[in-house]
Amino acid sequence: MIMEPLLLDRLLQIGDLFQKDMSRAFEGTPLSTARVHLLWALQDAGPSTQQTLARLCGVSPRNITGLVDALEASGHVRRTPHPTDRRAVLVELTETSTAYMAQMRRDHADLDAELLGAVSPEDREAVRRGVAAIADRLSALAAAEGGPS
Amino acid sequence: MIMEPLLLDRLLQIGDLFQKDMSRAFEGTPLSTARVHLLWALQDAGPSTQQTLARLCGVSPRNITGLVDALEASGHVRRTPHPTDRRAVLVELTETSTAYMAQMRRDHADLDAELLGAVSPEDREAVRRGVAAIADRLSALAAAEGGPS
DNA sequence: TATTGTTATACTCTATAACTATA
DNA sequence: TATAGTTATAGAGTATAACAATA
Repeated sequence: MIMEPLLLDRLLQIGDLFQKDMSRAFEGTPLSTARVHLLWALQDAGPSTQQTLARLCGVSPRNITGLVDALEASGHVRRTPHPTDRRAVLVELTETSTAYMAQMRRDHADLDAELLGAVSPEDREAVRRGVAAIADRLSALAAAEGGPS
Repeated sequence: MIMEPLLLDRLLQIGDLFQKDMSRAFEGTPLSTARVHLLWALQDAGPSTQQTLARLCGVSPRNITGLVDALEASGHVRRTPHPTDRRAVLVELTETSTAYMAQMRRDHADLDAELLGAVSPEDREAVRRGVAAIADRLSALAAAEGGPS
């Protein structure tokens, strides 16, 4: 009797594959998943203080200092003075990485289409609904156990 | 006009939530996702050499040395001499962590049921099929680009 | 007094390369 | 000569705590 993998196992596998894929895509570049996560947050939020980025990325402010240092050195972001608060800096994407992130967004959409294409047409809406429901449930479980951070 | 999140975004979100959930579950213990990954491999494969574990976990042999060192110190695994090859060691679960992993397997199944419960009954089979198809497609893409490692 | 970012320190995960003992 | 595991070294990501400048 063959054990079919659980739905959970498949979801974990998908998570692993995404991670490996990203690591592979960034090797030989100054980027990494953590750094791209920060760039992605900047693309969504626009110029932000490091405190804000720490919240958006879910890491410590100290960690943001290191990530921004690296991204500044590689020319992906720029630190500019905050217009009204002289303690703070605003971090923003450079022109180069604005274009880079726009391309990444397109690739992202392409991959979405590719994955959806792997699902038979009559299952697609159910998969959309189901995966969204699972994400919401998991999110609720995390909030319940971990406290509403 | 509201932008609905892509299926891909939902899957990425699920991956993140799993990671945060595990990190939270292991904080304050000597365990971590990398260490539990190794324990999980041992539960599936039985006593194994470190070379084998390196392949199963997808990390370098050197890395396994460190993980096994930590897990041995915390009493989760044991190094025993290989019966026929005096260069090699066999790593095996201790009694304590055999029980611990059995419990984790039950929790795993419970979570699977919980997540499936979040999906409406008429969507469940489609979601199972669809997620499996996505995992397979992603796996094929990784193999095509990354070379058949 | 509280907040922003940095310096100081430390731990985990990861890798490659050189070395030892065995095959 | 090739393989199993370790020592040596290095770098990224993460954290907390103490400190400076500013609010």
